[in-house]
Amino acid sequence: MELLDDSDDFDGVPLSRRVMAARPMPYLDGLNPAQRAAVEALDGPVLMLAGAGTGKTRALTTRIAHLLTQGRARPGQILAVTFTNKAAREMKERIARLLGEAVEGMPWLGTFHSISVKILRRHAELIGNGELHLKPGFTILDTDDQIRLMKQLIAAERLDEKRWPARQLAHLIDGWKNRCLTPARLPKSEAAGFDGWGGRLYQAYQDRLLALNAVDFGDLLMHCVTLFQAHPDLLKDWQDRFRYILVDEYQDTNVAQYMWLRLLAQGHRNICCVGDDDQSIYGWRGAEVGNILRFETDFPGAQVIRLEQNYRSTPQILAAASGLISANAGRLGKTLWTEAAAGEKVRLIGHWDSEAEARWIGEEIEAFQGGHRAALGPVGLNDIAILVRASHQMRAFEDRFMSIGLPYRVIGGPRFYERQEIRDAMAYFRLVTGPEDDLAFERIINTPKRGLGEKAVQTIQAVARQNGVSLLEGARIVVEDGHLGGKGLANLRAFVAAVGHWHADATDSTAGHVELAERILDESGYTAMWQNEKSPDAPGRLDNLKELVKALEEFDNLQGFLEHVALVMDRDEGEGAEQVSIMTLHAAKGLEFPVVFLPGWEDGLFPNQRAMDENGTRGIEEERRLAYVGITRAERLATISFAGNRRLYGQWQSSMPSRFVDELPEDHVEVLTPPGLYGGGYGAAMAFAGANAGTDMHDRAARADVYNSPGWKRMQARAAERKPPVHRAPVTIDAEPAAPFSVGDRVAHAKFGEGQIMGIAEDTLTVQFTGGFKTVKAGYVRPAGEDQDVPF
DNA sequence: CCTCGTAAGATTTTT
DNA sequence: TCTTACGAGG
Repeated sequence: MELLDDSDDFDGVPLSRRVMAARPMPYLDGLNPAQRAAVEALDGPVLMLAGAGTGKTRALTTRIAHLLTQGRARPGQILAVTFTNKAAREMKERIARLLGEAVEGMPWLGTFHSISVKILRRHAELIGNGELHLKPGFTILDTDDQIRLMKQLIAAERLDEKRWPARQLAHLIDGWKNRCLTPARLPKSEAAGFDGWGGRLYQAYQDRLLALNAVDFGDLLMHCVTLFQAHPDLLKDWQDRFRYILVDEYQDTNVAQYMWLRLLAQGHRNICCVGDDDQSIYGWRGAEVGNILRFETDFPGAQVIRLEQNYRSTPQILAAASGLISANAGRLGKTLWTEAAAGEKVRLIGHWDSEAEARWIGEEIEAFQGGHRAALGPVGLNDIAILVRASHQMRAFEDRFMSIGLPYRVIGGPRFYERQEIRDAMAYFRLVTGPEDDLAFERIINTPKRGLGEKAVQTIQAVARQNGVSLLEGARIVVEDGHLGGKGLANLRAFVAAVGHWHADATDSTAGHVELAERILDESGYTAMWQNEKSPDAPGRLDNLKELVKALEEFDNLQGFLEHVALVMDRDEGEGAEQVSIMTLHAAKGLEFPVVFLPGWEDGLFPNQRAMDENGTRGIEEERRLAYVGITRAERLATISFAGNRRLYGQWQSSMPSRFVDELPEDHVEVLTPPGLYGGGYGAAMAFAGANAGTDMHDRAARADVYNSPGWKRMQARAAERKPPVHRAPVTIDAEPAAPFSVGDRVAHAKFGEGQIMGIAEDTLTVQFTGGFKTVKAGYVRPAGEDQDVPF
């Protein structure tokens, strides 16, 4: 159906709608009653509480198909928001499938950010501070650019970067933007942060962005909201356009997104939010579970539809997950159920250390490969996922799998477009298409090395500022006036000239942009830079550059590519060969696997110590939801494990099993005995049974008792035997010991306070301070208790 | 201006 | 353990 994508008019409704309504609706077949209700409740506010694996996406996409088929809206009149590009892509595909390939468009199905960009580009001029305003071609900065910019501002204010780290400030500002707090709206108390610099730097940052004709991620949402608030007429247009609004993963919305949605939905109130409060795991990023908990108050008369029938997991897995999550307070409450046949219990196993854990999981996977697990049926590597809390856990698995030759893939690692070489190349493209892009200029002016260091850049900046022009233009002036010394000047002249040529070619539409891109990288010496680089990852970087150039083929010109890429920072994770998937729990949300391993269930790691320290009970509850997400990824078999010792920052640390382990309902859990543990894996079994037998499930002392059991002690002792001490002092012959300390001494440090020496290597001490392990030079500490000045 | 060595930092999760 | 920031020397 050749429907107009983006047309605002909607003439001739009644007749066409009747015709449309008469069309068959095969897509409704096979929906359960709740899903069907969610699909058919088209008008007014609807909250779809969709538990894990209950067919949420199906309901959502069917609803859209229904809206279209019923003639309630044209594709361009439906606003459907997701959080990730992946989710948006998937929804588009599924809608197309439902409607038989016929739908063109759905131009307003996308992430909050991508839709916001579209809106902002149309009204860029309205965003400004009186003197300056955005232009439609604004660039979108990512985190890296943000920090870079912030550093400049901090330096400009002659502040000490040590005391005001750019990262932290950028993070702070992000937080404000997530809450839609412009500098003007910032409460005094918050602006006063960072010794009063917080608010000031925020303002400076925003001004600078405007001058650069740039926005950051947070701005996309915030600018939209302020735009709507300041221009009611304009808001009205957008409200009228979007007759129906659908929101995926509503539990992850932050304040800015919430305001954005409310503004747009205010008119017709046809808003359908889908979410699961139990899967809210992005609180640290500003998401407010409150948004979903409050929905019925926000939208009086809202229908609440619960999807509770689970199509993914066995009853055992569901029971384990439900039991765990029930420890959280303030839930909307759902009861997942399934018609699936009983399966295996959730398995639980403890290990000596993280290496043993990785070894065991590797062996399990190999056993699956052997194909013998009657109840489970055949299990391929693609069916298996290892879900970790923190990315550093991945390493143990990568090492192990590498050595036994088990194919694996890491999902959600460093993203393609965040790699250094890609960002450099893109900076070249940016500068060529937009010579005003000062950030791009700064990034590449001396990459590869052109003898144009800090001093040269400062000269250029000064000249540019004096003349009120861009850095590139400033550079041109510098070249003409010969403001710069010998070699640098020649290089700068060549650079300016080259950019000029490329720019001319980029504007000339007859020239192929792919070839141009290649030429830019070659002629600038950028490719050569990596070719000459000896490091082992240089070839990979060159490959990435090739891939980048190849990606250009799908676009008409560099400009189009850059606009697209600013927001779509992900890349398809190659399916294909049989591989075990390794990813973080966050990355796993929305995915499912027949077999799931959940390693690292230790207090401090999971639940994460920082989450607990910074957010207390709220933090723990979010961690618990993360655990819930993890377990519910599994279709047929979930295996939870923990290790008594784990390597962290190269240090061995011992830890307790996670409190979440104790919260699992015992009836649905099977405690395994790790092979190779003599004494019958006593410790591991006890860890679970012992704690559960305790009267108080949360009594950490009861768990600690497990560690006093003979079995566990022997395990610990043996583990310790196998490992050398953390740091062994080097044997020094004929020389004074480099440090006048020995392991076990208590020492004091000017910054870190008092601590105990855990290891010595030459004059480098590893000290356990109250704040954690640090490595410090012996010269910076003194024996605890002595009142003696330390050089500082 | 560049390169190298040393010191300290970090480790949750990301559109 | 690995990465980054800074200072000294070339």
